[in-house]
Amino acid sequence: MPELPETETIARDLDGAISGRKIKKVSVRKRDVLRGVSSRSLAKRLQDATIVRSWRRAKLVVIDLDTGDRLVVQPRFTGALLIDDGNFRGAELDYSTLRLELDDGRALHYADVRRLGTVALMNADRFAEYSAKLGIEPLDRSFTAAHLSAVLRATSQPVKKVLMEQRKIAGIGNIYANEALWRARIDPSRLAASISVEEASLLRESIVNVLREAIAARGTSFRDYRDARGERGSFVEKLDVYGRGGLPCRRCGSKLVSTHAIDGRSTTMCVRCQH
DNA sequence: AGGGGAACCCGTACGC
DNA sequence: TGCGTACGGGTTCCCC
Repeated sequence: MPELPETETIARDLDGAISGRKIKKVSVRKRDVLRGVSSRSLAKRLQDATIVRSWRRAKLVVIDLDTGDRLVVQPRFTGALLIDDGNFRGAELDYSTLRLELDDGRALHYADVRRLGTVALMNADRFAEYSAKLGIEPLDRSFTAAHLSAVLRATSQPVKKVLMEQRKIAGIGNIYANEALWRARIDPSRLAASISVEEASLLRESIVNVLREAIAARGTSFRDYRDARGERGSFVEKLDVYGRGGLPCRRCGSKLVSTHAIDGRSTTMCVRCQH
């Protein structure tokens, strides 16, 4: 499930691998992943466009084209951007929904088993409008303790839910929300407005550190996530709480508890360490 | 306005 | 064993 670190890994890989390449041919195999653009229009606007760069915003991979259009990919759970340089042999491309043939013989695929992921093509204005609705990037300098504290105070929701709200803070999903709260020793069910400035400062640090460490490990492959080469990220070995319900807390040894009661999503925490 | 709930999709897990 | 069904999961959209 690509969150910020996984999406960042994909975008960096693509940036190094396909910048400067021209798109020679576009094939849409499953049109239901497309948003706001028809197969025909997508093919027309991508044909002969040159890829300028690839980068990340929130949990989106953004591929800038020399035409001014941006290809905006949201992998959700099972989506993957895969570069086929002729080495894929097995089932890697079974779930390809979109194939962009490049001028050097390679092809960029958007593959997605469950197809809850989406692919959109936006012009500059449309992208600006869309991006403006997303919250602050947690790895930006402007994501200060004061900023986080203000976000938390302005809502009546539990803190964990707020961390995952893309309109408030962009890029954090269930895995990293769980991890950051454990690191900051904060109970995920606590009302965000009750978090003190000191706690917000520690939480900000925990968020930034866990995201940076996960990027360094090329992300968390809990189930489906694969990078642009089809490989897994190794941060799953470093997770302290997510997926570790019933196992001992790495800090105090007491048994970690899993619940769905907070936001309908699976939350794992240490009831002894997190208050 | 802000929050709750449905829809999107299909592999996997589970029940009969 | 084989079939049918419920479930999960992030975001968007609709409705209250």
